[in-house]
Amino acid sequence: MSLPIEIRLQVTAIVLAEELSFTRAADRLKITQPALSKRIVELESRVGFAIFKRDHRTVELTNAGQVFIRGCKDSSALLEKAVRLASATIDDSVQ
Amino acid sequence: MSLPIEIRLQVTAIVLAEELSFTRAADRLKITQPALSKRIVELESRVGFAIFKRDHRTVELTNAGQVFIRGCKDSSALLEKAVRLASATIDDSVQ
DNA sequence: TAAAAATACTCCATAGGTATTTTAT
DNA sequence: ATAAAATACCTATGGAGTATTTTTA
Repeated sequence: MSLPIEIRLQVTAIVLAEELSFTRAADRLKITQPALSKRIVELESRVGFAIFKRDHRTVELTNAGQVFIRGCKDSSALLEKAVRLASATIDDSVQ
Repeated sequence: MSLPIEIRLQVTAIVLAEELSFTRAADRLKITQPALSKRIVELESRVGFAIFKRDHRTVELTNAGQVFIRGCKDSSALLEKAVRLASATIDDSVQ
């Protein structure tokens, strides 16, 4: 149950991986660019490796970043599925 | 990418599901019992169903709760695995 | 010099703590 | 009366915003 990688940060990384631009990703996330920047710094420090490679002109995923992003998506899909299944569960003991 | 169920809340529910006592679970999580109580209320309101059934004497998982907890564990295990795999990834583009 | 990310700072929302109440046995 | 969870209220931390700086193309 080790390191907690908040959903907020996972979603941030997923969107940035799609946009490959801090400015556009921040727009989509409805936060400011500095806030997004800080989220990514925080996330990378949590996981302990670089997820994005940026050089003031371009943003791209590192190899580790690609593996991580895929994991985030899979993990989140699994949870969504469980919540849907749970919602549909007939529950004699509800409330 | 719908509803964000924070890891903090997932971990809380997992521990409470193991302890079946707010007092003991709060201890293990190193938070106070009222804080734990509020986390569970928040989590249940997020997912939209009761995860625990409590009656001042006992705490137990609802059926939906069991499905949900399993999903949390599976989802978290998947993410952990991805992080480990990503960490081990040889990355020419690191830093 | 322009375009994009990073940094500095300030502020506020919310997560958590303390104290208390409620509830059932 | 006791034991455990819920509620009320208050506080403080950290996440987000504005302004600015840095970087390189």
